[in-house]
Amino acid sequence: MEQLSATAYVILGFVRNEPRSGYEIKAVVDNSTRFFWAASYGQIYPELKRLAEAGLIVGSDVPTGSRKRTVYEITADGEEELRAWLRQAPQTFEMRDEGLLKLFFADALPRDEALEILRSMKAQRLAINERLRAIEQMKGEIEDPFPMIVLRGGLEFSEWFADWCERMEAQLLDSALEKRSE
Amino acid sequence: MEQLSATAYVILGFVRNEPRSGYEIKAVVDNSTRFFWAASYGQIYPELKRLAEAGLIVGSDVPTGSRKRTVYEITADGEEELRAWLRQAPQTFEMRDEGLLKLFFADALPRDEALEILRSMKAQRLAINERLRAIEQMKGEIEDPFPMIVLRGGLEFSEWFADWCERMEAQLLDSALEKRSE
DNA sequence: TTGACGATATATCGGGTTGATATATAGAGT
DNA sequence: ACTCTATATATCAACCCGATATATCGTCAA
Repeated sequence: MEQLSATAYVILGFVRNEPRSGYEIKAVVDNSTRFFWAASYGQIYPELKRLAEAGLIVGSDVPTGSRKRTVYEITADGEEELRAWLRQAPQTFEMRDEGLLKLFFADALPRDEALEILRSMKAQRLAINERLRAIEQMKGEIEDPFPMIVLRGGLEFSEWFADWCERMEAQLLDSALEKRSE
Repeated sequence: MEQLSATAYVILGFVRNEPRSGYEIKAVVDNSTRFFWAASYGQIYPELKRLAEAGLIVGSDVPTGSRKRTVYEITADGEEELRAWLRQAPQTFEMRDEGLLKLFFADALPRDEALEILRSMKAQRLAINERLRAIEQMKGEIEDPFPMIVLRGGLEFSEWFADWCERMEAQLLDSALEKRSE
C-alpha cells in the first residue's frame, strides 16, 4: 500500500469505533470534519473499496429489506495505519475564502461598496457560528474529548473572524472620515 | 461569457493596474492571495487565453531577447466584470487543515502523543506568521489599503490560532492531571 | 391505500485544482 | 566556460467538488 490520501484516513477514523456505510460516513463528515476536511461521495465510495482491498477495513452486507447496504469496520492493520498517520506532523493547510479575495481587490470599488464586503463576510461567519452551535447542542456527553475541542475551536474561530470583520469595517470608516477632515 | 471561475477574477484583479505575464501573476499570487486563494500555472495560462478571447484582457508580445513573453492588461469590459463580481456577496469558504483532522481523531493515540499534534500545529502557525511578517516588511507604502488589511488579518489569525493550540494543550494537560488525582 | 416526500444507499461525471515535470532562454556570479 | 537561478510557457496525472441519476425505504396526509 503506497501513500493513502488524507480522505482515506477520515474514513478509517470514522469506522474505527462503529461500523458504518458510505452514506453514513458522508453524513457524519458533513456534521463534523466537513468544516476543515470535506469528503464527497465521489471520494468515499471508491476509497472504501480500495481500503477494503488493502485489508485496512472489512465490509459486510447488511441489507435493509431489498435495499442493499454494506457497512465497513476497521481491521487491526487499519488501526495501526491510522495511528501511524496520526503520529506524523500535519502538513496540509489550505484555505479558500472568496470574501478575503474580494476584500483584497476591494480598491476597485467605491469605498462604501468595499465595506459591504466586510459586512457580508461577518454575516457569513455568524451563520457558520450558528451551525456549529446547533451541532454543539446535538452532541451528548462522550468520553472522547477531541471532537468537542475541535468544535469549540471552530466556534471561537468564527467569533474571532466576525469580530475582525467588524473592527476592519470601523477602521476603514474612521480613516475615510479622517481623510475628509484633513 | 458564462460564469467565470474565482481564479479568473484573481487574474483580472492582478492585471488591473499593471500589465503582467502569466509567470508574474503566479509570482504575485504566491506572495499574497495564495494564503486564501491559490492559483497554479495549470489554471493561469489557460485562463489567460480564455479571458483574452472573451475580450476582458488583451495580451501583447513583449519578448526579452529571444525569449517570448506575453503581458496582459485589463480592458474596460474586464474592469466592469471584475467590479460586478466584487459586488456579489462572497460564497466559497473552504478549509483543509490536516492538523485539526488529526486532532479530531487524536483519541486513537495515547494522550501524550495526542498533545504532540497541538505542538506541531502551533509550530506550523508560527512558521506561517513569520512568512507573513517577511511579506509585510517587503511592502512599501501604497495608497491601496486593502492588501495590507488582509495581510494583517492573516497575521492576527495565525497568532490567534497558535495561541489556541497552546491553550488547548494546557487544558488537556490539566484535565489529565485532575483525572489522575481523582 | 395510494401517492408524495424525505431519508437511505450507491454510482458517476464534468469541471476545477494541485503539484510536479518538461522545455527553453536570460542573466549573474565564479 | 560553467553553473545556478530566474523568467516564461505548457502539460498531465491525480485529486476533489457538487450535482445528478437510480432505486428502495418509511412515514404521513388526503
